[in-house]
Amino acid sequence: MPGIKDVARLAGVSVSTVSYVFSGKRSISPKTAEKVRQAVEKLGYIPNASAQRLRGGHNRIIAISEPIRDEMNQTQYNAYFLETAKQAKDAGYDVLILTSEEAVIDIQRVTGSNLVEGVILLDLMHKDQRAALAHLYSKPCVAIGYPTEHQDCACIDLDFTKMGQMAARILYRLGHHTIAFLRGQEEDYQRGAGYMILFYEALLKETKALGITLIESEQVDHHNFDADRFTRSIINGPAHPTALINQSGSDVLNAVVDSMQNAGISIPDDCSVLSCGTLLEKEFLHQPISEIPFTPGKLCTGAVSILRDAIENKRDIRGVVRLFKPNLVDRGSLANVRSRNEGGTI
Amino acid sequence: MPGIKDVARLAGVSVSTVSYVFSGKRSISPKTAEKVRQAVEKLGYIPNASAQRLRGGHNRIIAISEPIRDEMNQTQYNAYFLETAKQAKDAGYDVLILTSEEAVIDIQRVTGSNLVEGVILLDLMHKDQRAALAHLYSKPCVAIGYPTEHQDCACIDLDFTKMGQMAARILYRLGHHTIAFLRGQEEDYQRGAGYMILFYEALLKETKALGITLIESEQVDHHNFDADRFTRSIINGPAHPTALINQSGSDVLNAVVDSMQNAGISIPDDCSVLSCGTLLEKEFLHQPISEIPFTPGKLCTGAVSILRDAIENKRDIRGVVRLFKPNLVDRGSLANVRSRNEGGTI
DNA sequence: TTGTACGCGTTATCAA
DNA sequence: TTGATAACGCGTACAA
Repeated sequence: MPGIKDVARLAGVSVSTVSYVFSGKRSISPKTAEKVRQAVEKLGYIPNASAQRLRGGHNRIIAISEPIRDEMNQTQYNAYFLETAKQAKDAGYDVLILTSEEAVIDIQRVTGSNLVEGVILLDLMHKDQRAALAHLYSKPCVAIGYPTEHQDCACIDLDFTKMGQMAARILYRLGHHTIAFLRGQEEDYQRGAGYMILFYEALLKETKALGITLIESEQVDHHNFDADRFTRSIINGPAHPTALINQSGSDVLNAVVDSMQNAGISIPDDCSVLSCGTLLEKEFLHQPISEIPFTPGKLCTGAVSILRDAIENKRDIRGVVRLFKPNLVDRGSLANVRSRNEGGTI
Repeated sequence: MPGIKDVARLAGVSVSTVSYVFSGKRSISPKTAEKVRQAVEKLGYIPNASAQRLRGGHNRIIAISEPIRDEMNQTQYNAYFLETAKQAKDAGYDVLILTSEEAVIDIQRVTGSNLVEGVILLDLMHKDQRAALAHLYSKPCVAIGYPTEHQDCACIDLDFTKMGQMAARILYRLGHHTIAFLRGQEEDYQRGAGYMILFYEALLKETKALGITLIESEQVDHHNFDADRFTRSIINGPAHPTALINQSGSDVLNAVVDSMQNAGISIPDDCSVLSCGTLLEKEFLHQPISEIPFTPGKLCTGAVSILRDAIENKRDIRGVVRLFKPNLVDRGSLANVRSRNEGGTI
């Protein structure tokens, strides 16, 4: 663990010269620069991060807050976490990961002690302490999500309210006036996952406004989901929905799709299917399903970019909200409505 | 961002007194201690991490190295990562996550700059650069895995060689002399995932020694796996294996189990099934399958404990190897062999 | 173009 | 029991 003094001694220059070779903040003669470079190489010198930071420079570390609950949607967690980590890395930042459930305390600690230069919040609840108490953090904070209280942090998310409207309108325009809704994991609503609630409320409101009859599934526990029962009682039930909106993951959706196929219900001829706020992997789908998907890449890129703006340009990002318009990915599972038992194609 | 001086001024004491109140390394009069505590509270003082570290104290940060490749077993990744993070957190350490594929450079940087006090390597290859070049790191390093070159880091893992032997012997003792083997993801062998290779080689060797005929599956691509074909050609094939050893994940295994059921093959009556080096979740299994599972909890606890020993007690852990004996979890899918078409229970 | 010296916030040593 | 001060390694204002 050689220090800058060792390098200076070996190169036969002063410590400040070595420092300036690294920072490039003043001109150095090529000869001197080369001597220093060789000494650095030879000693394997790496600047001491603590000293740099203490002196007031940037340390290029950000924290990602992702409280780990026992039951959580790990696949989804992963997509956002990995994407954020990748973006941070590409921007030259290291990532400190905070998994404690006492997230606010941890964030206070790592920002207050100057350990990190900023924070990104993942997996936000509708009412999220971490966002609501952002004024306690001494460093900028970006939430990937759209919690109710966000005066002191920036928020970036898909517009799930708009997504709810879109889902209703897309199907309405195709002539669907009776629509089944397959709820997401019940636990997720319970714990207050923000996007699920926003989508659900917007869907309720818009279907009502359009005069659509929305038939809701029972509570869904994906460990123990009876797809046949769902298909029998909802899709094949007395209300005769002509379309299905799904908010569950691909395992539950696949089971329903299989079950529909077994029941002789063809997609989209007999029933259109639209998945919303999901991230379906094509390879895992038993049938291609049209989707208004999550866009982790876009959100995480945006989040890191906002945070960098705050860190590197000292921009005040408190209260900034950036909502992306959701996009429909058409995979052919949507069609105009037609009465049942008509037979043939459109 | 108040400093120790601000606290000292407000409390009317010297900075060293404040410092000692925090460290508890010398006795402080209750009255003074209380004054300091109040000042700390009032100012929201948090010690500057960089300054502490610069002065020579511990900073209680470790790095977890987990190079993110495009194709990886995310579920498994998660189990180890989350468990390690949890253990570290419980031991009072923060975790810096290194996901770059240029892992060696990153580890050199974060150890050399004193940013972290130690490193844990996850997802090790059979021949792993990160372990082979551990002498380049200026801080202790623990691999959760058992790579070939490990002179300069500690290794902790399940004993996959023993696991291979166990699998062969368990089935041999039950009278199985013709055994099918369902390979894991081909990509994983290709990229050299250490444990899969060790297990596979040991299995080959032990079955050979015991005179067991091992019938291998074709290469497995779990995105595109034809379970019926596997069942037809292997389980129901001319060689008539009486047992199946699985190294694939639960999705592939489930497909095979279903396919066997459809083919009228009953587990374990017609065919015993043993899954090795997997982490099957009971809820996701279509039938309970006996297993010699991964033990992320045990390994990660051990890894953090070894690393702490190195950091906190300055123990030299280079070259230390700790291999756990694998354990069979019996879920009833193993039985004594009997000739086919015998009918009835044992 | 280069060197000297100060200060960042903390802790340990020494003195009171 | 408490206070003053040197030192950690680095970056930069200032001097040369």
